[in-house]
Amino acid sequence: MPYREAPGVVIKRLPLYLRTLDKLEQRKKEKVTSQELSGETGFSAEQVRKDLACFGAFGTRGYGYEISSLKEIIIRIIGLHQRIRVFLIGAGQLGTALAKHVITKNSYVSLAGIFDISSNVVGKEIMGQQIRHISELPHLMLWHEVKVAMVTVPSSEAQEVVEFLAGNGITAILNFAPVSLKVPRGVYLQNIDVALELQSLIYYIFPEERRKYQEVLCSRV
Amino acid sequence: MPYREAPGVVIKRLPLYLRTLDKLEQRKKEKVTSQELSGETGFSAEQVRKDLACFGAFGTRGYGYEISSLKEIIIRIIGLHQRIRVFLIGAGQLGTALAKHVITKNSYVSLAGIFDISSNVVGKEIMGQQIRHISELPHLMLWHEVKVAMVTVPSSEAQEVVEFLAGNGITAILNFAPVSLKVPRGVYLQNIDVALELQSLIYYIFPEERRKYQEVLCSRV
DNA sequence: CATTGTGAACGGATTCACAGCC
DNA sequence: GGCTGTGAATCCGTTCACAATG
Repeated sequence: MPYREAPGVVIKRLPLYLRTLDKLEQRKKEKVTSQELSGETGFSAEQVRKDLACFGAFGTRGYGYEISSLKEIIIRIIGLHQRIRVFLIGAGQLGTALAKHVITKNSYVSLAGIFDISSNVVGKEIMGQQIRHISELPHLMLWHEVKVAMVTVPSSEAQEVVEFLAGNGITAILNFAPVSLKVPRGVYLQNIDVALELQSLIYYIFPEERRKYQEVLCSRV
Repeated sequence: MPYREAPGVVIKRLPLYLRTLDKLEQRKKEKVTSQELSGETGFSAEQVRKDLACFGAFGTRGYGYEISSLKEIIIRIIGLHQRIRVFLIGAGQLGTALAKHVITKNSYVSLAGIFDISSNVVGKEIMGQQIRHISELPHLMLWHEVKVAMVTVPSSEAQEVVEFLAGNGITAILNFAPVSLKVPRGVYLQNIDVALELQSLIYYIFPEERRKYQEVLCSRV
């Protein structure tokens, strides 16, 4: 099979396959079919097979996939075989909650440092980690070889913060501030914007009325 | 122009257009071009125009779009003209933080109730709202005509909770528990799964090594 | 003449259908 | 027989190019 860069949509689905395999393994299952993975994830069985086929042929015809080996392969593809260490920037309520929520045994990531700028919180502890002033970040980053950061600072400071992170060698950023940020080439930015998600949900709750309004709009033209 | 159901990807972009228009309006701007919207949002100018064209022709050729009227139209399309009231289910740390984070003056939504099951938190106050026991939800829901809920309960309880919500007339759910949930037809479910987002980010931080591993996998076949 | 609105071209992702294999 | 792997067909979203127009 020829090597081809896997499309982004496939990459976004891999972690869910991994989680599903983890779950099945905990139930002492040893094999799984694309059909079952389909049921657990909501993606179609063909899609499951096509996704996995991006990286090679891991299944056995007439049988399915060996859970433990498929799991190991996905872990390697994503890059989770070395335990990933992330920084949290912004130790407010949201940051604290997310840190506790995300850093669990099955998340394959650990928290390498928590940073803030406010003297109100610097020095306090979260999950056994001292909150440090952001100026300490550069040397800790080199020390721990951290490449990933979650950003939960106020919107007004987010741009400045991501530039600082990028300048210091962070290459992947998960941003929760509700603003559009610019990052230099080579830095991968992903936004999680709860307000936007919530708003787009609203669209679906009044289908009839919305449809009527849209028909009015369109007929005006 | 004929009426056609707008694709989901367009709907997901509308809230960002809205936020951008809000921002421009605060800067006392009165008109905007697709070019400018492109710069602010990161989407291409053609895409901005195509997206808006799903609903009608709102611009003026050679000029651009009137900000205030375009804003009103997008608000109407999404359905944000009636102030949307949402419930928060799960008053743990994450729920509390999200409530404060999301419910801001510009988010077009307000918090209609906070529910939990634990007697440790029921009765306490968040943002001026008493946390209520979940059994009180049905009559408050009818009273306030709430259709939307944010779910921040532990994974183990999430399925039960969404079934309860769906059974009581909630039609849109924003779920933060890291599990795949089943909802009845007619209920719109959106997941925000921070752990999965974080994991898919990891894929992009070691491009060289990953590429090598993928080549090995593919050549094995 | 700047900018919108839109059919046509393109590209990428999903689904289909079935060949290949255990 | 059952399930994977995959080329072909289809669908859908984005980009292109330009006609339309205030």
